[in-house]
This record gives sequence, C-alpha cells and structure tokens, in this order.
Amino acid sequence: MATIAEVAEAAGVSISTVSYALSGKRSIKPATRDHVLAVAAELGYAPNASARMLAAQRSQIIAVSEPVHADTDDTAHMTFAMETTKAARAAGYDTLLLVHDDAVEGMSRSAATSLADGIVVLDVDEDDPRVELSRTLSCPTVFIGLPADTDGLVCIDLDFEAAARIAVDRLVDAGHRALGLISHREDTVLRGSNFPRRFLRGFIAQAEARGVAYAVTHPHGHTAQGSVDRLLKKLPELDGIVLNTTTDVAASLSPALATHGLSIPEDISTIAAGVTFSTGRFAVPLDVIPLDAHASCEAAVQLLVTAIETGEHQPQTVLLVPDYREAGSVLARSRAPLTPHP
Amino acid sequence: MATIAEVAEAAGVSISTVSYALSGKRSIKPATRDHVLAVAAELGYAPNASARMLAAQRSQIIAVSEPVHADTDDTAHMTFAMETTKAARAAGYDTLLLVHDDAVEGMSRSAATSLADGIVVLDVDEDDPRVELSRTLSCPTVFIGLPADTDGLVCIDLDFEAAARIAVDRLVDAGHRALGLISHREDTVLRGSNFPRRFLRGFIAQAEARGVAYAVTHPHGHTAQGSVDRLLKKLPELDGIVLNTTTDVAASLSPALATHGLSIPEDISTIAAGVTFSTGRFAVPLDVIPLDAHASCEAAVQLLVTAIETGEHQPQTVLLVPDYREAGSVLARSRAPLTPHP
DNA sequence: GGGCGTTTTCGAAGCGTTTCGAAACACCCT
DNA sequence: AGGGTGTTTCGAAACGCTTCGAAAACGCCC
Repeated sequence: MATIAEVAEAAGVSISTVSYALSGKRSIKPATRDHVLAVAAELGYAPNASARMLAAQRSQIIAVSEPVHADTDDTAHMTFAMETTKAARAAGYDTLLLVHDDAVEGMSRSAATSLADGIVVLDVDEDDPRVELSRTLSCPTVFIGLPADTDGLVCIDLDFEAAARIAVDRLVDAGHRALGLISHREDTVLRGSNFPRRFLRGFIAQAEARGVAYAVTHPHGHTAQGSVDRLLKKLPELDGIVLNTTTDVAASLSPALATHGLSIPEDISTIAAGVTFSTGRFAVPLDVIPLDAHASCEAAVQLLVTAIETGEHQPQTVLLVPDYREAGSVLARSRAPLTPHP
Repeated sequence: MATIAEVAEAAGVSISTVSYALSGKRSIKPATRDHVLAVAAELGYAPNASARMLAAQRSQIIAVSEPVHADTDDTAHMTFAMETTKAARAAGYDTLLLVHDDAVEGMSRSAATSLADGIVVLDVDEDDPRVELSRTLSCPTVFIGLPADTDGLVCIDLDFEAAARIAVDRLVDAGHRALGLISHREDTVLRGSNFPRRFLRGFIAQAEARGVAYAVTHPHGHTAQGSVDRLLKKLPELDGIVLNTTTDVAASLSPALATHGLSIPEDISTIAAGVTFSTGRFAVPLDVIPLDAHASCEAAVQLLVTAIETGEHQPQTVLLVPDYREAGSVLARSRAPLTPHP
C-alpha cells in the first residue's frame, strides 16, 4: 500500500502538502491540489488507519455493546446493532461489535486502549452492570434503553408510557370500553428490560384516567391463545386489545381470537405498541406504534458523535415521541364520547 | 490514560524494558518484570491501540461483511455475526461490523487502510460481488457459504449434499419408502445462496440411489400447509418428510399435518436438515442435522487467523461434516431393507 | 528594486508503540 | 588481567500520519 511519503515524492511536493490537499484543512493552490489528488488516486493511496488514529488521537470507531442473553430477541437486537452501524457509518465511524461477556469487558478494553471513541450500549437491563462501568470510563457512552438508575448517563428510548397512553386513547376515542393488554411474558418482565413495566404503567394509568374497563395478561408460551382466553374470562365484553409483546404471540392473536368466533377489527380492535416487528405479513395487519430502531439508533449515534467531536456530553434522558401508524385494525364503535382527553 | 513512557519513568526503567516485560517477547529479570507489572497495574496502564497497531503493523481487527438483504433471515445471520465475533475474540481479535452497502465498500476501505487484518464474508450469494472484490484485495478473506465460482477463495460451509444424503438414508434405513422434501421458498432458491440447491441435489440423488419414491415442494408463504397439501397429493403414501426450510414453515409443519389427521412421528417421520434454528420448542421436537453457526464461524476464524499470522492462505473449500441429532421424530417402520447403502 | 502583506509550501515535532542492535554488567576460564 | 559467554537493560529507529510554526514565493506599490 502506498504511503503519503510516496505520494508526496511522486507528486513532487512535501508530505504536509499532500496531507493538507487531502484533508482540505488548509488552503492549497488549486493546481497543486488537483495534481496531488490525481497522483494519490493513481497510486491508489489510502491513508493508513492506525497512523491516522495515532496522529489524530481519534479512531473513528464506535463500540457497540450487545450482550445477548438467553431470552434476547435476536431479530430485534440484530436490527439495533445494524441500525447503529449504519448511522455510525453515515457519520464517518466504523463499529466494533462486543458481544456476550465481552459486551462488558470489551467496553473497558476498547475505552482504555482508545480503540473506540465512544460506546453505544444496547439491550439495557434494568440493573445493568454496564451502567456502573460506564461511570468509571471517561469515554462518551449512550444507552439505548433505560436502566433503573440513569444518574449521570445519556439514555435514549421510546416513551413507552406515552405509547401506552396513545394506544388507550385511540381505542377509547373510537368508542371502545373494555380494553385488554397482552404484555410480555412474566419472566421477561421480572428480570431484564424495564420497558414492559413502563408500558404497563402507562396503560393502567390511562385506562383509569379514561374510566374504561381493562385487564392485563402475560402470555405463557409463544402463542396468544392462553392470553386471549384469560382476557375474555376477566372481561367478557372485551372490545379492544393492545399488544406489547413478542412477534410469535402477536402473530397468533388473530387465530386465537378466531377460536372464540371473534375477528379483528370487526369484534376486537387491536393495536400493537412498542414493538419492533412489522405486522405487514400477519393474517391481519395491525395499527402499530413502532419501537423504531432506526430512529433510536440514529439519535443515539448523533448524540455520541457530538460528544466525541465537541466534548459536550450532558447527562440526559431522551424519550422519543411515539408515532402512530394506521393499518385498519381499529374500527370505530358508535358511542357517545365518555371522557374528554385529560 | 497512562503511557508506556510514564510506566517506564515510574518504574525507573527504560521504555523497551516495560514493553518486553509486558509482552514477554524477551526475557527480563523476574524481579524487574514483577516490579514493572506492578507499576503498570497501579497506573492502570493499557497500551494505546493505535500506537500498537502502527508499530506492529497489525490491527488485531477482523472485518465481518454482512449485507442484509430484504430476504435475509435475521436470526440466522445475527447468530453468524455473533459467533464470528466470539471466535475472533477468543483468538485475540475484535470485529468490525460492515452492513448493507458498506458490506462491500467497507471491505475495500478496511483492507486499503489496513484497518482490518482479515475479512469474514457472511451471507454469501451464488453470484456475490464480494467474490470478485476479494480477489483484488490482498487481505486474507474467508467466505462462510459457497459462491458459484470459488476459484482462489477460501470457503467454509456445511456439506449440504451430504446432509441431504444422511437424512434420506436415515429415513430409508428406518423403513420409509415415500419421502417428501420441503425446501426453501422458490424466490429464495432462485436468487441468493445456493445451499438450498445443493441440498435439493443431494436429496434427489440419494432418493434415487436408494430407489424410494420422493417429491419436492417449495413453500409459498410462511407456513407449511400448502407444502403438505401438495406433497400428499403427489405422494399419498408419504411417510417421511425432510425439512430444509425456514423456522416459520418448520414450526407450522405439525399443525399442517394435523389437518390431514397425520402426526409426527407416528404417521410421518420428520428430519430438519441444514437449518440454524432449534426445534426444541416446537410442538414436536425434530431430529436435526444442524447448520452449526458456531462450528462454521470458529473454523472460519481459525483459518483466517492462521492466514494472518503465518501468511499461509491456500485457496480451499472446506465442507463441514454434518452431524445428526436425534429427538425422536423418526420412527422405524418394520420392513425388509430395500437397498443397502451405496 | 526594496519593502510589505498574502498566499503557498515546507520541515520537523509529535502521537505511543515495537523491535533491533548494542551497551553494560556479572561471571568464569585461562 | 584479558577474553569469552551469557544475561539484562537501554537507546534509537521505525511505523505513517497530522499539524504547527516558519520559510519561501508571489504580487503589488512606491
């Protein structure tokens, strides 16, 4: 591989002239610049990454910490890792993938050796060891997801409580009076991320605020059948369902309702909220309030890059505003409005 | 962050002594070595990655090229990316993730700038632009998957033809005489990876060699229902099914058979082969010949690391020997053996 | 044609390691 | 005492780039 010295020699100029011609950080006479560029292109010159890193004291690399527990939803997390990589690339950074145990150790390693300029933390647990670690690190870090203690951290996540409120409002405004929430499996809710809990909280609060009947259930396996059975038992007049659960469960909702002779949206209006999957190829496509990996990762990388390049890294929690996408799974019931929006 | 010069100063020795004490590449008097190590630990010294790369002319980074087409199976590919990362880490390397367009461009970039010491190419298409690219790169590269033209390449993949043969043999040896293959969707088979075709070829060849009746079908959507219907129509006496398809389809096989009053393994013995998913939580667990991401990635990284560290990079295609895992989904039919193994 | 302000280019000092050759030292043998 | 043999440590040269300060070149005016 050609070095900058070879380009300089071939172009008959000094090394620094080549450097400035290529970086544009100082003005170079157009004629020489063009000539240098041409020579560089001809020699297929590409600046050596390590040398550049060493001299610039910056690696242009962002580490992505992605533990992958047993109950990690592969598809969802693959999406986040890739969206982060895409966003980073667009900002001129490459991404280093840290998985499993190394998701934690790798953070120290890449920060201590200056291998990475910043870190994006994915799949954040309520009580995540990486939270404490990041406080000791002095390497810009952004969490995608909310740990219990966000003190001193920069975190980004969908506003799950707001998402739940929006879903409830939609259904109530469309005349529904008995809402069911199919949440995540109970074991997932107990340990792991806290967004199911945040969603649950928002759902209950808003259902009570609007004065409608509601019931909550957690699926047991990977199907919605049991959940549907339980919801209908608790709330026979059920007319609306909010899904904040996994793909498997969501996909099986329609057949599960069918066993009770019910269908979406004629009998039961349905909204999936805070989910990463697309319902496009479900038997019945659903209205969705997406957990938008693209938006989250882009915002996270943006924040991180700003921190790296300007040094501004204010602790903050950014809650992304939920976005509602209609697909026809909510049907208006003709009823008088119950309570105006609070 | 402390530098090696600071450690040297604090320990009262020269820089090179610190370097050798830490790397162990030359003998250092035990007493000084211990002292240096203690001082280094106390200062929290970690060698600067860029400086090390520059001096050692090696980055200890492997690039992982993972395009992610529309029809990419997220779960499967996430697994491959992560297994590669794990294997690389175990060998002392970090991994750079290159996705989407950058899966191609990133290869040139990371090779040209010496950012990466080697490249692992995932999700290989029959006619993959990265094949031609890698030939121009002079950076050790290993493909996981087989492109059409493997000339001059190092490739690793499961021996799908052998896997198909083994599945057929199992069923025939257990007394089955009418085998159905549920392959991948037709559009997946046409463009994209060639392993479905290799599997198909092996299946047909072996079914003919053993002299049993057989039929092949490609699912249309994400369920096995249509495939089962078609197989039973073509082959009413169907008594064995081989699955070389996606999770969705495989998971729905049991219910699909149930609509015909058939069950696994009483009526239909079943084997899933060349698949990445686990059938553990299917209604009926299946015998599996796994496409073992762990094994493939480990072998690939091994080969790559050897190439990087010793310079040996013989073009070769490594076909991994299939492994059969019983789960009780094949039931022996008492019949006289038909044809001995060829 | 000497002086002055600009533009353009150059030289050299880092950045923090690794690694080679040689110096320094201790020890034993003749 | 001189010389050879190890062992241990040191100094300095890379590695290839960025960037600062200053020199060189240029243009212009008096």
